[in-house]
Amino acid sequence: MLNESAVLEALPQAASEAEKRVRDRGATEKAILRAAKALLSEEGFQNFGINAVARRAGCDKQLIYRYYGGLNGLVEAIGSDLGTWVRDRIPEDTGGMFLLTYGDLMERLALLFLEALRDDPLMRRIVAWEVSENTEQVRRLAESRSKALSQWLERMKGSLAPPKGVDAAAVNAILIAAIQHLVLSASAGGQCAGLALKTAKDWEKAATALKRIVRGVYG
Amino acid sequence: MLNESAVLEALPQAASEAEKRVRDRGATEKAILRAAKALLSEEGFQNFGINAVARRAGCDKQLIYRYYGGLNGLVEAIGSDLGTWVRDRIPEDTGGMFLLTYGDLMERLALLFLEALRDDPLMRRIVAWEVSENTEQVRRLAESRSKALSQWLERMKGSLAPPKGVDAAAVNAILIAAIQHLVLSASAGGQCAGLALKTAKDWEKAATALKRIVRGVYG
DNA sequence: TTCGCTACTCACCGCATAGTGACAGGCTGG
DNA sequence: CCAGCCTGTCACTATGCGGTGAGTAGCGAA
Repeated sequence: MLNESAVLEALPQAASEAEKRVRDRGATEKAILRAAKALLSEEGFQNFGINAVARRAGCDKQLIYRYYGGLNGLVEAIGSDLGTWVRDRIPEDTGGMFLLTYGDLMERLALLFLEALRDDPLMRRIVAWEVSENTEQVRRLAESRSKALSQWLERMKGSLAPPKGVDAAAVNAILIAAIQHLVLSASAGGQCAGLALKTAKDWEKAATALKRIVRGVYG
Repeated sequence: MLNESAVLEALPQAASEAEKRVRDRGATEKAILRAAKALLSEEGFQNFGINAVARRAGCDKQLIYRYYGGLNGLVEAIGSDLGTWVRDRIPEDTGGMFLLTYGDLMERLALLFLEALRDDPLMRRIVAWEVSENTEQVRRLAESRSKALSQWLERMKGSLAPPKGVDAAAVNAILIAAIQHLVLSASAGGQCAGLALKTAKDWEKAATALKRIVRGVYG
């Protein structure tokens, strides 16, 4: 008995979230959500499971079942936060530029999106998840993200209209696809299709090429 | 005892590869490799493991350790085949077209690559794997693929040169990224960034937009 | 036939996972 | 005070995984 308690006391805080949380359901729920996000950001969806989240949150997995109804509910909760992502991560102003044409706008948006994605590991993991699995979980996640993104695009567009004769929806989807894959690929292996993407200089090159592409279609 | 044998006989072939393989190491090796590829194509890398491959191949997992030195070796064997992928899946001729400019060429190559990727589930899974994990396994796989792809590009390029002042390497990397993500996204959820990618008509739209983008940069 | 090599199978280990049921401790209202 | 609810913990099952050591079955040569 003495041994047991001694061992327990000697153990380091079991998990980063542990702290001495008192009986506070709200706080615990938040801790779980934060742990889930952090875990997903850092480890990816491979090792994302009830046990891992519980460990990270420093609580029993039973609580995840109770409060979120299992992993699905937890993922859904993560998805709910996605709507605010764009608002939080992407500046709404024009950076002091005058965006006179649709081309101006899309160039700026493309670069903003690129930056935001590069800076947000959680978002990257979710995008990677989206193209790797096709479960209900992921589908819902993808939808949240897609909706938030398109709302942002719509909001920023204002009254600017794309050039006639260009299928802007399709072109923009391709641009977004390019950006997402570029960032994912860089994040995973430091390069994409032979193009190094590590240093700031590498990224400048990529950004320049991206601008050129946008200008090519939209003028 | 009687029960046992009866049950065994009543069971369907445990795995699709089973057949009545006689003691033939070469054949078994091939069966394992085929099983691995099929499994990866159909299930993705999530459930790709020693046990699953062995089940699918209808043999004991021990043989995978013996013949390939474990999963790593097996994946490497899959990677070795990747060099021939481009040769096998992408037509080398110009489809009766005259490719006079770099723009002509890249438009054609982009569409060829898009088609080839859409038609090859294994390749899609590997690309998805590449952006989702960063293990030695995947890195080697990615390198094989990248090398094969760049060799193909080089070979097809011939003497055509990109327009001055354009960083073709960067632009092409972005184009490839776009194509890959487009196909992956479609394969996973039937759409990409809000653009539906299910019917042939959907894909025509995407192809048209892609052509427009290529023409925009390369003329 | 018997020996020996090789292809192959089986049974097991340790360790993870998801999920569940029972229980303990604190707070609150009666 | 005590009863009951709520928060949190623990122990346990069932299942899967990767990995290994030992044993079996067929085939060819002496």
